[in-house]
Amino acid sequence: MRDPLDRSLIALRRILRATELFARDLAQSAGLTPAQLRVLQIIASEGGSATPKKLATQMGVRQATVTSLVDKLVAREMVSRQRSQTDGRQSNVIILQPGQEAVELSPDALQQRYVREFNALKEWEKSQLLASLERVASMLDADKMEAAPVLASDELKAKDKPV
Amino acid sequence: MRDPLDRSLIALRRILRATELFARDLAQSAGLTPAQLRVLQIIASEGGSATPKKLATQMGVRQATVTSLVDKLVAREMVSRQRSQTDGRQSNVIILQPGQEAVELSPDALQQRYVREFNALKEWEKSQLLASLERVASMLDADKMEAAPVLASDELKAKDKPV
DNA sequence: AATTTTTATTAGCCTTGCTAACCATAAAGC
DNA sequence: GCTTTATGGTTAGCAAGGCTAATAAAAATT
Repeated sequence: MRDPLDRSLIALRRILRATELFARDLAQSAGLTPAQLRVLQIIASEGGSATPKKLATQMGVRQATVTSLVDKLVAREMVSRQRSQTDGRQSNVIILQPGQEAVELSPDALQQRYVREFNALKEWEKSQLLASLERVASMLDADKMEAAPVLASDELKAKDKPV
Repeated sequence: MRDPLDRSLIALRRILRATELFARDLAQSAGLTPAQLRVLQIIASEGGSATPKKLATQMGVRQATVTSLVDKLVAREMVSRQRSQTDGRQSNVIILQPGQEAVELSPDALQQRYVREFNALKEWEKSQLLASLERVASMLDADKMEAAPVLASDELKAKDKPV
């Protein structure tokens, strides 16, 4: 039996690898790229519309990047832009029917499997797993970061740049 | 208190994000892009040289991708190509002095912290953590398990450890 | 009223990754 | 032997995601 440290490192790599591959699969199967889907998901979770600013913040990405993502979604008519009435600088990105459907149909396979299997665990197993994950997380990320409970690895690509 | 499922997903994302950000910082401080550093690390871990084929397999990318990465490393004289004597089709990518230094200088901060903290745990804690990580890994990568890419830049430490 | 800040966009660049086409060389079959 | 096929690598060209810098327009400050 290998030493536990090595094995834990290997397990970590497997986790990283799985999420990366998942993002790629998703890109193909949904006809959307991970980043585009993420945009749609955020808009949907915000109730149907969001500003580029909001999207950029939420995704941890520059506004310019959001602009280009939204451009592509607009081209596919999954979303439309509408100038804000109350603040002329802002615009609202509104999700359209096809976009809404894409979100609902998005085969969140990896997360779903995780969710299903997690839920199938016994209570004490859940607690233990949670405790372990949180421990590892705190071992790895010294500084606090707020994260949404969405296992979308495209967000990882978001460079964390000083603004 | 949030429900354990959400919290576990958040913890997972923290892990993923921390790793990604770390890889970035590391590459930046070494003056290399993450992918380039990964190439160097693999070569180093293979004893100083590796074929593009090998690199592609290890990284889980296409050979063409490796070619372009190696091109850049060659341009910076961190690496050189040498046709194989025994098989005229193959070439060996050989790490040069500057490349070796880059690998050695790259601050393996995350890995080190993880290793240190892991080792500081009590034995039963190590076991529990390991069990949890392996469980999560298998929850995530159930069906895809061939490639062993270097995602966390830990290839150096985890020398020739097949995943 | 003038200045500064905020929001969004444009333009141009880089990196990672892909596929398809193309050389060589090696191996297998007749 | 010679032909065919398989393998390893490269080239060329493309898409996606990110970035910065510059710009425009509206809002907020002074």
